Amino acid sequence: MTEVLVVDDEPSMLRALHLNLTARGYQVITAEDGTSALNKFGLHEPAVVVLDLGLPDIDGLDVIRAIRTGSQVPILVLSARVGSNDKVAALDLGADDYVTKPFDMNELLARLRAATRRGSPDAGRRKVVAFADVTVDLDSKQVLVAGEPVHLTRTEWHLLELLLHNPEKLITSRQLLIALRGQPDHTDPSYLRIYMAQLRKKLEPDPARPKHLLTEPGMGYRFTS
Amino acid sequence: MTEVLVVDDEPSMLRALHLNLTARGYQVITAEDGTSALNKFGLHEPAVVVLDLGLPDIDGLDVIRAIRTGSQVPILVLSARVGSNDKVAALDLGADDYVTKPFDMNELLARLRAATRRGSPDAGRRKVVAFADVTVDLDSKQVLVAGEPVHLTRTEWHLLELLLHNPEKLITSRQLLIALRGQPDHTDPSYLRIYMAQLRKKLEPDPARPKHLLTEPGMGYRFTS
DNA sequence: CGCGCTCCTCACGACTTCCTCACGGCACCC
DNA sequence: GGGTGCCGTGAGGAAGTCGTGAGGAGCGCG
Repeated sequence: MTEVLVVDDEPSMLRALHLNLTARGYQVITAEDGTSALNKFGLHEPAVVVLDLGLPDIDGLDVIRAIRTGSQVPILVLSARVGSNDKVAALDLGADDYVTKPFDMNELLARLRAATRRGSPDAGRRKVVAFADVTVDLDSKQVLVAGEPVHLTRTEWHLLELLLHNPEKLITSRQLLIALRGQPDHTDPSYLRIYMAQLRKKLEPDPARPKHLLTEPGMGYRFTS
Repeated sequence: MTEVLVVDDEPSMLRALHLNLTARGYQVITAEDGTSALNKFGLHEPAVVVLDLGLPDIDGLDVIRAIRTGSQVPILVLSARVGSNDKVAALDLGADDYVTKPFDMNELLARLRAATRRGSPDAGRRKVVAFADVTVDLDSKQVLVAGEPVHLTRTEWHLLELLLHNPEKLITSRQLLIALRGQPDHTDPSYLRIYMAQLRKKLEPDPARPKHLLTEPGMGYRFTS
């Protein structure tokens, strides 16, 4: 049973897709804006995402970026924008396919099959990251510190996952906020600091002088092993 | 150097693709019919295939079938047939994408990038600029001087990024000020000088005699490696 | 209905960064 | 030679950012 997340702000389109996809045996999760899309993505971890670019709250390209910072899930973009600029931008940000509205439903389903077919082969490999006396199993979502299992809350885990998926790479506060909450601005920037502090308290040997979960002042955060 | 096999029976189309692909750094192999396409595929083992469906000898769908029996190479189908039946057939036979003629070259190139990106798992295209004993990773936003990481503030990084994105090119103070602050005028021009000085202090071997972060008196600044 | 857990906001020092100002050097021109 | 821009450098206050502790609101669960 393949789970697919469908994101579109038009209810009629959402209904049409829901109907056709469930008829083909997919399990469908729907979202009408970027915030709930990212939320539901984090909760369900679907096998494929169908994403309309024209969302009311967040730019669709930012949604792609947010998903891609933490996942390789196939993304099929659905858009009314026919210009090649949008296509190139979306594809280069990590989208796997780009279909312009109006579209043929059979074609869309075929493209969806093509996208999921690719994603499946490497689903079985096990990713484990280790640093200091910490071991993180990204598959089973388990964290061991000095051999002892440590419990992380959902948000803590989500944040850690984002950082670990991009080792040595700086992730801006904006990216993190979009991925965690969907809202890039209007949010108290101290939000991130609390969770970084909690992660460090649980994972770093000396939380006051972090060696792996680093702050880049004015820029964002970076994980390094 | 990525090898790409381009199959099309129209010489003009073949030439156009050859031209654009070599310009982007691909190594191009061409074929004008299905037989030689399969021959050359077996010989060269390209990293990606661009395939026109309308071939003189073999049906394009059969070419896909033949390739797929022995390889998972990404296949991008190029076709004048716009009907959804052909698309569905090609995609379900194992094609990775389907573009209808006429097409936008930039879109095709982006789809090609998307297709190849999937094939090589960690295809993190790292953009790295190096000069003197400095290494700048534009993707992960990291700067190394003599192997040691150096911390840049947000504005310093922003300025460096602008210069590095336009190597050997003069950028006017006005452009830089707009990019950094949004206010082209009303600003003390010494503002820029402070940050250039700090960048040079951190990156140039002899900050007093810069060799890479150059001043063009009365005009602006220029980066040269 | 109470309890525990998690999410999220607020408030406060400590620190970093931004930005302005003032001064000295250099090149060019009259 | 003196004047005039323009550039580089140092210093310092204003403003923003980070880390941390405390605590209320929402939610699932027994």
